[in-house]
Amino acid sequence: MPEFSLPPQYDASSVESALYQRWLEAGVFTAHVDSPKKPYVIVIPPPNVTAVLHMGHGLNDTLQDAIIRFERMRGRETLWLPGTDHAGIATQNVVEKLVAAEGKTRFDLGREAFVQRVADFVSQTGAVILDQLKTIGCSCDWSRTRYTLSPELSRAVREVFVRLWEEGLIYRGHRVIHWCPRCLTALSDEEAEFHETSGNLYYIHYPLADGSGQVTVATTRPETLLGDTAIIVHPKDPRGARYIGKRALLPLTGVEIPILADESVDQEFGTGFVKVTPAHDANDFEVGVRHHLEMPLVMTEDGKMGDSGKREAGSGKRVPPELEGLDRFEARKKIVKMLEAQGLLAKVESHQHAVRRCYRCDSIVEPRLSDQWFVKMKPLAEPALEAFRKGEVRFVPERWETTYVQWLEGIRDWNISRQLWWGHRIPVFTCTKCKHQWADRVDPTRCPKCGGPVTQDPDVLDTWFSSCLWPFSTLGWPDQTPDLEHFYPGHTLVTAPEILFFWVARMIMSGIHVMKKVPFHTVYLHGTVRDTKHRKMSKSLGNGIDPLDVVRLYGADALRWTAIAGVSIGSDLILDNEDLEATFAPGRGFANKIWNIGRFILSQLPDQVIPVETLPRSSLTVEDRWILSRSQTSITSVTEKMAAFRLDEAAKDAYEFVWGDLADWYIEASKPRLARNDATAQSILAYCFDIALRLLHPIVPFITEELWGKLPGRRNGELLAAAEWPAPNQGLIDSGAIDDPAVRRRPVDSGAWDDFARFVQRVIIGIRAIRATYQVPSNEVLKFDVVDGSKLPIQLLTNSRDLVRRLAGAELELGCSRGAKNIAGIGQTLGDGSLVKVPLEGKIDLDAGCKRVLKDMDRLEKQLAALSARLANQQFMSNAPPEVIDRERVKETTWTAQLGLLRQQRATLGCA
RNA sequence: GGGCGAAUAGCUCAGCUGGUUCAGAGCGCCUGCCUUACACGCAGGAUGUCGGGGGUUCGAAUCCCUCUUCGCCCACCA
Repeated sequence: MPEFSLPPQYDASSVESALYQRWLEAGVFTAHVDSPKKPYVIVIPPPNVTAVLHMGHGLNDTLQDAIIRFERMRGRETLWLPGTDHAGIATQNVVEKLVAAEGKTRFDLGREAFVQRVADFVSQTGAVILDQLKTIGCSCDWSRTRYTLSPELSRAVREVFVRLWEEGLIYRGHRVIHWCPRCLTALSDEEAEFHETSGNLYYIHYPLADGSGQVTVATTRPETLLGDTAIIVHPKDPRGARYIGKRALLPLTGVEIPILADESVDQEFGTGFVKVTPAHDANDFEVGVRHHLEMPLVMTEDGKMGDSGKREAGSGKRVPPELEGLDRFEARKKIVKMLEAQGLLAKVESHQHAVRRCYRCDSIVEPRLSDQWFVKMKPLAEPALEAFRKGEVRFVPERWETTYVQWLEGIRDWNISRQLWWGHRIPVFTCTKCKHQWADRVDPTRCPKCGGPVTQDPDVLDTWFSSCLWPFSTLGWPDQTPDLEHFYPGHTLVTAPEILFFWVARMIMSGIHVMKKVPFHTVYLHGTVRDTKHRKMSKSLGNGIDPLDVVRLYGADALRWTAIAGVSIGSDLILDNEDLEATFAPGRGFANKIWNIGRFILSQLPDQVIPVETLPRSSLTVEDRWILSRSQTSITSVTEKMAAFRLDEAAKDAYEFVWGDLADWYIEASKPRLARNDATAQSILAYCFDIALRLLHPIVPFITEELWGKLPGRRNGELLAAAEWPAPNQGLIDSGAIDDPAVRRRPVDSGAWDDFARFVQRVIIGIRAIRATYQVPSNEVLKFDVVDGSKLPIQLLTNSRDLVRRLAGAELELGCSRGAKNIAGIGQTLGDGSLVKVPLEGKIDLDAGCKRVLKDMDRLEKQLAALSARLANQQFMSNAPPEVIDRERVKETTWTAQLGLLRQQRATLGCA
């Protein structure tokens, strides 16, 4: 048999890429619209075109792959749709840096050349990450790879934009938005992230215009005072009464501003007087609107002090020459100094507050008055809330549901225009002659109203505008393609909670609005990958682990094992970047274990084995029936847990079955029978290993595929990736047992579980412990006796005589303990009151034995005392359910017997 | 300021709807084994007042309250 030539150590790197190639060639990942199977669809969270595979993807995509492989094996027509996101602002930043390295800016190149430059860059880097996904085994349908900026998807983006425009849901808003002075673009609320920052609160005197005194305001941003157009105070604030209606002089410039009453002031904070800068603060803007204030901009787009009326009407010069062109933070320092010099700085307090930063470049965002395109969100959010309330979409884990609901309930209009060049150009056109403005599906050559020349809006759309159409734009929408027909709506979305608002909620809204259906019914939100200090893994922190390194050193299955088994649902995945061995060796070890189990089994099996369900019951040994029983309960539990997205538990159950039960017990037990070519043992071994490989395949696809193809009857090129998920074998189970929740955790197959686990396994484990404790040489065969119980264990142990001799090195010999001097007992009773006694004359390490006996006695006495107290408790007896009381009674009996045995041992050993 | 999550063995974590899988797993540690599938292994073993304090209950790691410590999300106190 060629299997003998398999090396004892599994070398993942030598087989993985070939296996992946076989999957591709067999087309098992390709979804078919004409399939009679029910579809199951996952769309990938499209990685940015600039991204390379990192651990976050490792986790995200492994989870998706496990789910999709499971569903594929379960008989669904699975589509895992891959693709990339053009990532407007992020990609533009990357290329701008490249251009900067040449000493240029994008403005030097000009829009067209720069966009071409980015497109060239993307054509080189864009597909890299998708290729990397193959190294970790992702079973994506590569024939359907999509890209958010492709012509097809761009058409979908434009169609949605125009529809929203026609529905009146897109409007031009004049207000204070978040402006990134480095990226030179507006940002949405979500893109301007809060960061706790320690800053100062500056108290500044504003002299009254009539010279009758001064008012003092508190601000964290003194540089904005140049743009102040009012001071407000709460109408009920007694401190303000005598100032309301007066006018104050703006320090440094002497501009006169009114002091007004406004209820938005929090009287508890600061001085009660608030400076109002309508063009550089969202609240102040509201105040400005209420009081019809002027709204001068006092900073340029790149965050320098300067009168800037490019997009907005200002009100004359506000910035004094000595501050002109100064960076806003330099200006802050200088202004503070100037105020101090003039005696207008009352005091400075340190102050903790949240500052918004650009999510792409980390610059402090500048609130700035400007004109932007907005989407009215309320009409979109309502149906999304409704869909959730009707149960059309659910979140796993459930706790994200409130987050989702609260965000939608408090939703604000979405600023979708970006002053960038890389992205979908906003299809809004303006006639330069008659000023008619409209959105168009095709580029117009002239104004439809007056025939005049037209210009297109220079801005591009927020990159998330296209991302949120992903579940249907990727399927061919707006055309009614067969794909769209068949694969929309999808089923599960797997992503990180960080983009719940950016992406998930917006996909739900757009799906409902455009397609009239929620794009997926389950949102699985997994955790974040962090290091042992619980810091997010990131390139900038240098605490990352490169998944490609892990694949190279430990294999893709090891990476996947850690990502799946190492973390429970929705919690963070903590990885030790300084100890890769501790982090990934368990997965490699497991793959190696499977490999060697396979190596052994393959060396034992003939070309054909008997189907297990045709084996006559009477020919089965107790361990046969036990492992078959275990195989059935494993199928049930792994299936249930996979279906419930408890992938970690599913993985551990399958692990326990193949390693803990099949390898450690069944294989060891059946070696003598296999040596005699026992067809029953061969059949059972083949069956159980086949089940194990199938159950494990979604988690560790490579090693399982590699071995499955070598099993008898599978050597015809069939692929496990396309094989069926195991179902309970009706020929093996007691009818109804597997479906009855009441016995779900109970053994099937006539109590074989109990028979083997409680009597045979327990005796073997017990005798092994005795051998170790008393240092009995390994070549010495012990005798043991079973007393005080029913006939059952004696019968079972008699039947399993060879097994016990092999695995425990002991022979059952009834009556051998009678009159024996030194007797050890196994640490447990067998559940029916039986005690196992092992005579040890002349073989005893007395000290070790006594230590052991005394320790066991101590533990047992304490447990027994607590138990007796419970049974003596009147309230326990009357309140506890009868089966609990029964169990406690049985415990009391067996423990008492056990304690008796220990006392006997103590006496015969002569322990102190 | 609101909301959420976490705190269990040296480390990373399981323990679902309160009572034999209830104190667990993997790694690490100790002891003995190269028992021809596997030393990336086998067998045995040590280690925990289940964050503190209250409460509910016959019974709590598990439910409730509270405190402490971490983490995350949201939020227009300048």
